[in-house]
Amino acid sequence: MMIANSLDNTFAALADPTRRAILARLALGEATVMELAEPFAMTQPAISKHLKVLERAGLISRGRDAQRRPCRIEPKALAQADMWLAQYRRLWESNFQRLDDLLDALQLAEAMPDSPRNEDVKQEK
Amino acid sequence: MMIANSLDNTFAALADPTRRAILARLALGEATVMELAEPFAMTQPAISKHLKVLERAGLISRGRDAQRRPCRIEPKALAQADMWLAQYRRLWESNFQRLDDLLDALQLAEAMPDSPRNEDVKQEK
DNA sequence: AGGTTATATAAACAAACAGTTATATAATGA
DNA sequence: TCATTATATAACTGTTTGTTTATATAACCT
Repeated sequence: MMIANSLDNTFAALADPTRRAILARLALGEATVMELAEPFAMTQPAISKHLKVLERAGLISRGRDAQRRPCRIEPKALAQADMWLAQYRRLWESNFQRLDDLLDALQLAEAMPDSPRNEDVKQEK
Repeated sequence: MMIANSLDNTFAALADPTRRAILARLALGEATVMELAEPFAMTQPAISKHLKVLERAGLISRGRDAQRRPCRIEPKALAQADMWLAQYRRLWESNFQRLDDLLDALQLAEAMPDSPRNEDVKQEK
C-alpha cells in the first residue's frame, strides 16, 4: 500500500455525488450540518462522515457557532486539483481535430451542475 | 473502444497515484501495457486492472497492434472533470484576500508533476 | 505445430468505504 | 438544572478496491 498524498484524498472526496453536491451548496456560502443534510435522504451521521472526508481532503473547514459547526468551502484543495488537470489542458484545448469530442464534453458538463442527485434526494411525503 | 463516463468514475480513477502516473506517461503518447507497467513495483495484472479502471472512466482507450494493446489518453473525460472544477474557479482566482493560500497551492502543485511515486517505483537490483 | 510474448481473467484477501442504528458530547435557553 | 438542539462517535454490515498468485487467451515467429 502507499502513502496518500493530498491529491489522492481530494480526488477521492470529489468522486462522490453527495459530497460534490455539498460543495455546490457551500460555494453559495457557509452552512451548518443540518442545513447541508436537509436535501438528502440520508441520516445525519452519514452526512457528518461525508463532511469529515471533505475536511480531511482540505476541501472544507469548520468553525463554531454555539452548537453549530458552520462549514466553509476551502478553495485551496480545489485549486490544486485544477492545477493538476491544467497539465493536460493542451490535450483538449485548441484541438480542432477532435472538436466534436470537446463539444460532447461541454454538453455533458452542462447537464451536470451537481445539485443533489435524484436517488439521494429526500422524498416529500 | 471507449467506455462509460461519469464524474464519479472519473474522479475515483484520478484518486490513485499509480493511475495518475499512467496518465502522465500517456500524455506523452501511446504506450503498451508492458511499457506502462515497467516503472512500477507492481505485477502486470495489477496494472491491467488500473487500466480497466481508467478505461471504464473514459480516461483512456485501447487499440490493437498484434499481441499488444496500445493505450491512448482520452481527453474528453479530463475535460469534463475540468469543466466541473471550472464552476468553482472564481473562488480562488482574483481573490487577493487569500493570495497566500493560492501561492501555497501553486507551490504544492509544482512539487507534484506525478511521475511514478517513490514507494511504488521498482527498485533496481 | 510449438514455443514465446503480451495481455486478460479468476480467485482470494485485507483494507477502505458508505451506509445504518444507537449513543455520547456540547452548548443553549427556559 | 434540565430538556432540547446540533453534531460526533462507535459498532456493525455489505460492497468496493488494490493487490497477489495462478492460469487462460491471443497473436507472433520459427
